[in-house]
Amino acid sequence: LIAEPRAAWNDVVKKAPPTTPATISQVASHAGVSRATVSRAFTHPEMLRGETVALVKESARRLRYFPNQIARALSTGRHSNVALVVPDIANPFFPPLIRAAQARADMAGYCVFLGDSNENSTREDVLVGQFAAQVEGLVLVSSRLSKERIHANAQLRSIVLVNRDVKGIPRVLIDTASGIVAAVAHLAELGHRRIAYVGGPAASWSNQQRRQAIHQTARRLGLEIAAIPARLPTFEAGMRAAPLTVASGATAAVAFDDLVAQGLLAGLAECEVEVPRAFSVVGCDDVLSNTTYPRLTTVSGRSAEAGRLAVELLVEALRSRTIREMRCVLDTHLVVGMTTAERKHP
Amino acid sequence: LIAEPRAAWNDVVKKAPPTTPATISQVASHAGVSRATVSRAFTHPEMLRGETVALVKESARRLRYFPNQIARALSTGRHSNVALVVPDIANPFFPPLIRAAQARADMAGYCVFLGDSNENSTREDVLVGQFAAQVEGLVLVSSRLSKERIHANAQLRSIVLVNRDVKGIPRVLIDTASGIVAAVAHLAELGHRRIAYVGGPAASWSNQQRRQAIHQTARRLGLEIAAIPARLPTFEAGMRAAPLTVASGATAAVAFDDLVAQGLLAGLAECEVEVPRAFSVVGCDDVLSNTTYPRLTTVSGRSAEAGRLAVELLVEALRSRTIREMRCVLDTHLVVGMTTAERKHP
DNA sequence: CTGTTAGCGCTTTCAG
DNA sequence: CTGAAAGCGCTAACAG
Repeated sequence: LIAEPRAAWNDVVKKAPPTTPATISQVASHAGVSRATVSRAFTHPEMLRGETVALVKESARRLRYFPNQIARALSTGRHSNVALVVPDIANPFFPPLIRAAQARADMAGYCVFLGDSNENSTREDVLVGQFAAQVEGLVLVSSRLSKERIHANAQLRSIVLVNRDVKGIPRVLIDTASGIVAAVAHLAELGHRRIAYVGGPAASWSNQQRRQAIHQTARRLGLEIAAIPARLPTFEAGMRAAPLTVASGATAAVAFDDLVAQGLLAGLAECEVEVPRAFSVVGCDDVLSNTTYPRLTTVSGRSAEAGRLAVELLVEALRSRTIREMRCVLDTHLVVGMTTAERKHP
Repeated sequence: LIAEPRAAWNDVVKKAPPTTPATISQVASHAGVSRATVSRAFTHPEMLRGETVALVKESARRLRYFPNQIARALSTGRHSNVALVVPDIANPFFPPLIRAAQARADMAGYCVFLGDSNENSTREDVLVGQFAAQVEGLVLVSSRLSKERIHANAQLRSIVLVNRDVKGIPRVLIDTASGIVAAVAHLAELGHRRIAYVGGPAASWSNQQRRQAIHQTARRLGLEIAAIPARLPTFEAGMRAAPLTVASGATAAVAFDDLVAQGLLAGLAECEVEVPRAFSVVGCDDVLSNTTYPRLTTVSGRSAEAGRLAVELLVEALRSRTIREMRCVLDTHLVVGMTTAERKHP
């Protein structure tokens, strides 16, 4: 996939590998105390006399000692590691989510493993299995796993889902339907009577949710909908959908997500269709407003919040050692940008 | 930072927490063999009679047993975990790198911890310290750490750097200078005589590299350079830099990266400066070509390759238990898009 | 306040 | 081929 690097290698010196870290015993004997005391100096210093702590810490510093987390974990049964699995790190929907999740985990003292399933359920299952052996809990985002596999894994480790609605598993769902409804209403108000929906992956929970919201709202408002499948949620796919979209007779389009919308914009530009003068476009997820111009009219994202919240639920589940039937819905709203305008009446 | 989630909670049932995983002893007694045999069945099945392996595996399956990686790690001293630390997961330069690094690590049987330093060296140092206690090695991308801290950490764990040039530490560098040189030459050819450099973080190795390349090339070609600092590499910063850039008298600009370039484009549009008719813009890293229109003229990215390569070097260092003085340079080239054009002579 | 004593769950010689 | 035994480095009662 990735081209061979045309690289320049300057291979000069060989050095020794990193030194073996000092152990608790070495520090103990160096400081002239027991190993338990050294342990306490690091985990419960309040149990020790201040001088003792200082003595131990000084020895530790000189020996470059720091507690081996693995050994600690084996002993305590806790290691404060969690895993986050996403279908595609590079899809712009996920980085803000990952970032927020990581930040929240960090705040609670957890380190996070990151896994990329590459949109593949088999791979995801392997990843989850691998992680299960070394984390306390995991967050699965837009999981492609079957309900059964999710339940099976949840039996072993605490699991929180994002954008996947499985009963019995704590989950946080971004309800883009609410924003999509607003988007369609917005277009109706602008005078558009026929709207294209440039859809995403058929199997995706999000796509089904959005498609349904659009059709229902259109029916309610007496609008016509032209369905244009884009299959993959990519810029490319959106771009290819442009001619069909124009041909559909619609004067506005709602795209599966911002990536598709942006592609659509590019495609429309190539068809010499001016946006928003001659055609209006609405995206979804608001993941590109910080990188594109003109600002896309889109549905608010909240992916960062979803990530943060998911970790919060996970941490709480770990803390309380209970799993609640919990379904946390984040609603969305329309963010009006510069790609929608009144329908031009010829 | 993140608004409170307006969430709907449906808190219904409480359940038992995930069950405690089975241990090797339970499997051993269930299968009527010793713990050593169970261990071997999983790690060295070739040492056992086929039937014995099958027997053990069957017991394991029924007891839902799988080896505890923590215990295994403590025993063997190896756990095949590495860490990847970046300044900002959400900066579009990093996700492809993270993704490639993760994939490569996975291929070598390593799990990866992800850390986000939030562009902050203190935070980075804490993160690295935390990870150092539980990984075999780390990849630091665009590290904000001082040379001294990097060396100190490298003494403890194998470290590979990306886009940071510290002697003695294996590093992979994306040589954007080569692409930048081509960009400036390209602008010169188009007739531009005064070019603005909208720079990034002062402490960043990449920024220094790009700044220098621009100045040298400009001098060589007899062009003038106007330095406009954007400080943070963000869309916002680029946008704010637009008025200054116009005021500088330049007819073209090279931005620190695509994000800044895209912000600059937005800012220019608001100043009613038409691109590329009245002003040319060049980005760097080629991270937005799949999401924006019109296509930005930019310098090719190779961040995914850098990530993959860095992990490769790390894995190799871990395998061979040696650290080589290694400096791996990936060169770049100019990708001409639609944001550069001939200078309009009034 | 500090030392002693057991393990945590697994791997790995070393014997049979 | 399989079992017994000795830890890996640390924490956590339990005594003093």
